[in-house]
Amino acid sequence: MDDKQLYLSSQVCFPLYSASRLITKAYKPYLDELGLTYPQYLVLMVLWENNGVSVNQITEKLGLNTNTLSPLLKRMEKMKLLQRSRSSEDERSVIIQLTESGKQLKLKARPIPEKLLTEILSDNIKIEDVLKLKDILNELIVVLSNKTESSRKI
Amino acid sequence: MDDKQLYLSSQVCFPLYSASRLITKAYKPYLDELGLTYPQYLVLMVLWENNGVSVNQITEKLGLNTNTLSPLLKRMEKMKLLQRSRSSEDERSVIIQLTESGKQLKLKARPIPEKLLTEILSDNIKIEDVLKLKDILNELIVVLSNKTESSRKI
DNA sequence: CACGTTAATATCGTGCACGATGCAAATATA
DNA sequence: TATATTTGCATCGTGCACGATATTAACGTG
Repeated sequence: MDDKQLYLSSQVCFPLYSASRLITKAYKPYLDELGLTYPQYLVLMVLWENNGVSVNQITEKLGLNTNTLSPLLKRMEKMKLLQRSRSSEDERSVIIQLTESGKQLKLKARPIPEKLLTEILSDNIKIEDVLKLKDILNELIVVLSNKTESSRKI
Repeated sequence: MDDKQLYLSSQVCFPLYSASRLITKAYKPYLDELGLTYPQYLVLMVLWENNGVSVNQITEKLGLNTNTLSPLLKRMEKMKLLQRSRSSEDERSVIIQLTESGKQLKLKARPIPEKLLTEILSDNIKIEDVLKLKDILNELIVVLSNKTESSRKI
């Protein structure tokens, strides 16, 4: 038995970690123009699709906890992108509403995904590869999030 | 023209970001036993393969900058996993040497990749999928790191 | 050999991630 | 209806990531 398994090159996890950081870096120039970080952009995507959701609903969509989102949303409120307010039905819930400028950003953000895709596509990466990548990653997410879910129940 | 592209579900980048965090979380119970974080584990993998390399060589292997690695290596030195010393040939370089306990950890870490793989494999994710995933990610990394390289030259 | 440039690290500031903990509102249970 | 439990969110502490900047050593050019 050798220990090839401990080589960086033979792991799946390192490429995943590395690619994720590189993608965020690739987004940066476009998001800089909007004055956003990548996680802030994710929050906006949730809100553009469904304005007026609770913090809890955002945590579920993004898989982030409130200890990450609370300060992030506070910063975004300070940036006048959104407003936080207690729900009247359930005083524990905080509802996140986009401001006008938060809504406006959607127009500026619209071309970003397309631009990123063209950066990625090349001789060695075709659109089928990107779609295949997405499929496998989504399966992986299902498996791994079920894992942490079931361990929570114990 | 619609804006489906701005839906979380249609992006590749979000699954990548999400899966990366979930994988790190999956590692956590095993790394906790060794008292390591995931980036620290990555540094050790580099050193197990090539002890006595410079900080610069580690940055290249992991794609991390010195502003991330310097404090990380300091913490690892404090944990008695490695030693930092100036190179005698080039006084600018800092050479990283594993301590005995740093070397010993390799034995404890050996079974981890296997364990993680079995956690991932399931009805919907076969070994071919994992290999395919790795291949596409590595191509993606090549494309994206060339990108940032060429933009540096400008 | 002086001196400008490059290269290898380090430091600083900011923004995530996330485990642990706290707190108040809602809900369940006795 | 008291009380225990759960739920939704916030706060705190630590460790990455990373842009910007500083520092010192090596190198190149006149």
